[in-house]
Amino acid sequence: MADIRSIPTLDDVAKTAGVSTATVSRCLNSPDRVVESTRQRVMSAVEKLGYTPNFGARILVAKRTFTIGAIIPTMENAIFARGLQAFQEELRKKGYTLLVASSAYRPEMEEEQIRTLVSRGADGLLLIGHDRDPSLYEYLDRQEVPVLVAWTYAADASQPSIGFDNRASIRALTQEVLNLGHTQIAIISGITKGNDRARQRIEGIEDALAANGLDPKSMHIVETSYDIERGGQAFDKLMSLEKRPTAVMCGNDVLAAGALRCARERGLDVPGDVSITGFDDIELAKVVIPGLTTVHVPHREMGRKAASELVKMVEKKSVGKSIKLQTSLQIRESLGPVMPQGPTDTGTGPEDFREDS
Amino acid sequence: MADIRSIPTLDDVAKTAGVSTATVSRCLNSPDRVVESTRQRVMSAVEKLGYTPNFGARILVAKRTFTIGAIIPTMENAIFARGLQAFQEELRKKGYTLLVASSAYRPEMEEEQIRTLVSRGADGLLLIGHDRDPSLYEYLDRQEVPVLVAWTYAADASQPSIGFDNRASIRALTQEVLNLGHTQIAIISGITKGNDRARQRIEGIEDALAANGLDPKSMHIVETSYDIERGGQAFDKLMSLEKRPTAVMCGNDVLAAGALRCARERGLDVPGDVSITGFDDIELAKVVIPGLTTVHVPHREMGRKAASELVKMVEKKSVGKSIKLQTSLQIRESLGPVMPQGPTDTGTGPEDFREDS
DNA sequence: TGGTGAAATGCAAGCGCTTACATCATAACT
DNA sequence: AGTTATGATGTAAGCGCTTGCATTTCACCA
Repeated sequence: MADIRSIPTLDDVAKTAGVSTATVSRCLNSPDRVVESTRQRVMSAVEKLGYTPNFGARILVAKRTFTIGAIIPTMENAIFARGLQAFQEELRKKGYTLLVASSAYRPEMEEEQIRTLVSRGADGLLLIGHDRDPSLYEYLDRQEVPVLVAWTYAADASQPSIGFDNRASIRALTQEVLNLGHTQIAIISGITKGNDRARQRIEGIEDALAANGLDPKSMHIVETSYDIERGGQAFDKLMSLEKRPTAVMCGNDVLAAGALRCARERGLDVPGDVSITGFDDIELAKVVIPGLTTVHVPHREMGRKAASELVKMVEKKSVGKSIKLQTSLQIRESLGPVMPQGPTDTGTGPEDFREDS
Repeated sequence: MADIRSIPTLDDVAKTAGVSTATVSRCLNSPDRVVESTRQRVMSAVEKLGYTPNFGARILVAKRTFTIGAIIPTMENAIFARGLQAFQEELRKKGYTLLVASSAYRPEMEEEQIRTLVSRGADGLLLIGHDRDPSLYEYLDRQEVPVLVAWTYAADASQPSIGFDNRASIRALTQEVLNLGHTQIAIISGITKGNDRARQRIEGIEDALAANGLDPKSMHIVETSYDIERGGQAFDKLMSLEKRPTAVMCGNDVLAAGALRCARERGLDVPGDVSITGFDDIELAKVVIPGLTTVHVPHREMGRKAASELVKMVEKKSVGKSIKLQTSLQIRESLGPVMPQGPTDTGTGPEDFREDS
């Protein structure tokens, strides 16, 4: 009996209970394979010693860690935080724990994080978006780590994904904007490099324009990082153009909130002078004045379903199917009809200018 | 040479490089103990085979997982998300990975999560607030898992903590409110059970009242969960009182944002009819109209410093010192002087009534 | 050229657990 | 009562890695 205070092992429990280690192990892992009386003896020994199985030893044998890794761009954006929260809750229900890392939207950083989580023994990985060096997928494949891509949906991609159709969603919103008479539309987009969602959102807007006989290339696009301040700056830039857009569609709600604030600072009425739209429908969209017209995305549902699908993949109950979620338009006050007498000048041929800042 | 595609082990690398496993291990862990030529041979074998050390085996021996656990109430509140983000970034720099769980503000859930993370081999734990069953601390002590408490500062507590003085911070804010002539103050607090921060914030307000010769017990306190909707409902309740408060101080910015929205819906002018304050200074506080007067908390700094202190503790370079951070008042438009002709009636003796819903 | 010490490498013993297989006890048959 | 199934428990072989100690190598010196 080692009385020197130290972490007890299976062996200690076995000794105090007067059984073999195998029996203790069975008590813990498949209690029905052990008879009631011994089980009680063992359990009270466990209790008495305050025994907790050694994780390393367990996974060394089990070849599983019951740990799932998630790498998201940042927890600071409410959409990821919320999705991750739901993801974690669902994981917990299934007996898994969440390992988290963030990439700050930087591909090299993400790659490093992927390798770290894999070497940490993650049984499966949740990644955001498809855009990624193919060699990374090969690596993951070799390591036999299942991957689920979230926040986007692409049935034809090599990896299973769960999410929504970014392109179609914003196209629907754009149609709404166009129906209100807007023809001068500008975009404040997130950085598109390594971000398929951002690109798809731009494409969706272009789709709508084309479908309505407008030149998709006529839009002014400002690319900036997802940040309230940056959104404001981008908006300011757009409003300083000679030909002001009558509607500014933003890549997400955070950018839109920045735009809204800037509009207010410039004394511009929204939607009187200019309409503003967002994407995501986070809390911010409801709190802001005027309320933000945006695309509602079921983040919680996505997190939850991502967890169950990924766990299924890890447990080989699924080879990974792609799941498409529905989005819906959330029309609020920030979108209104175009005002003919607005500050917009009447130029008909907006320049073909795309800025990649 | 096992050509059957499977995850390579140290042994495989040793064989292909023609050395012993010990040498390979040394190449990976202390490269300077191996001569250049063999190291190259080994490294190219590692490369060729795509070898990644087995996590379980490594930690079984090392008795360390280089993993830190954090249990926070929820990632949905931006303050935790932001702090956690900084925490994770700093951890990564030091070679640690973050294991995350959330308790949804529920003590039993938190306890379960603590045990889970410990059994998952977390080398150290970040917990929010001190309020916790002492047996849990004993357990952690027995398991030899260092714990750092965050989001609060208490030099005299049994556990080291990093954070700010909730009580003094809000007391300063309250003084500001009192200076503007308010005497009828109400509080919308978070649930205080198991939440020392929430309690301290109430106490801080009471301190200020007492210091200014007002009866601390005169305040109407509504307790509700941290949620925009709930904040609105609580505010609504307060505004329906016969003796309306002229200032409503909220436990955090989320509650305050709800209050603000409700005020708007009721057609109440803020701060003309009623002043509203928050706590945390999250993004929301800047975006809302009118801008929210609140207490600025350095969440990122807290996350960062928590990470370095906790790592020090894990590496036994510190026994855990408490760190106090400074907060500052962030005065914005939602706080204004009390208007004598406001809707507040002139009753002088507010009822001694405290509600714990 | 033989001797020496330091540096490089190999050997092998675990780390704490799970599990296939062997053994033993018990209850249920003929 | 003797023989079997059947279930409960024990034995011991790893899982893949690190590391103390033993052995080998080699540069350097007398």
